[in-house]
Amino acid sequence: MKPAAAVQSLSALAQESRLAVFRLLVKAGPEGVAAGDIARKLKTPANTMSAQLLVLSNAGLVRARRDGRSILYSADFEAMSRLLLFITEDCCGGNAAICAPLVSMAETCCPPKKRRVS
Amino acid sequence: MKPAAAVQSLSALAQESRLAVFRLLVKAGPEGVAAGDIARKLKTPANTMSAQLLVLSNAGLVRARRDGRSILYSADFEAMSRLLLFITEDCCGGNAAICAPLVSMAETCCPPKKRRVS
DNA sequence: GACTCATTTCCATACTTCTGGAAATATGGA
DNA sequence: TCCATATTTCCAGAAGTATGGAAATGAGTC
Repeated sequence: MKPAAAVQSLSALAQESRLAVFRLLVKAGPEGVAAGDIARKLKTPANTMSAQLLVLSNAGLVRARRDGRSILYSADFEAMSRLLLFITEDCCGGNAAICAPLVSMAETCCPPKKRRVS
Repeated sequence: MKPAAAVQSLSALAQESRLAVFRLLVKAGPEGVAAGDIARKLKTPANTMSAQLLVLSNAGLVRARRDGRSILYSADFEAMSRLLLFITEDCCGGNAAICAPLVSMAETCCPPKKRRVS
């Protein structure tokens, strides 16, 4: 990932209502949510929301697909993890204790089931 | 973590040179790097860099401590992971396959050693 | 085609952030 | 005290972002 792309993604998330949109989509999962539903849920005019969704979309954090009259937006989980990885790159420098909180993050997110042991 | 705090952190990172500073500090580890060294490394005037460091510091992403004439800045790893956790909250909705990339992120960062199995 | 609903595009205003020159402050050493 | 080094504060012009009204586009239904 290039720094400029990371900055674009971070800028997209660096705004209260866009961050709320993204988190909503993260929770909603791969099916996605219609633009209008998002706007209603966040009490934002449709055109303003459309602009926000465009920003997230240009940043590659969300995807859009048409479904009848609606347009469904969904989070791009891979893009999200590429971004997080870029930010935290080489965070340990060999000392795993430093970033233990990150590991617990992953575990909170996905409780270890199929994890491999060493 | 409150949304406003997350937005402040993301805004702090949403700029090319501040993101570079933060990643540099993440790599540098807990000892930190002097403000002037950061400025030289990133070819930025000292006063501009000072403003950037203030933004990161206000966002809680870095800490500053004086050491003689220098001020050493270091990444706050816990703050970083709180932020990542907030962004990705409830990302799986029960389906761990969705956020597998996040798990591999944690593993890239900290190869599994003391992990618990289920 | 005529109508309705869903979403986007256009545009202008208000607001915020970025940047670095100059000057101020803080620390340590002679 | 005087000096050099390290960093910050003040300031202001340039650039970028946010917001929503009005109009336009696109899709389904009759």
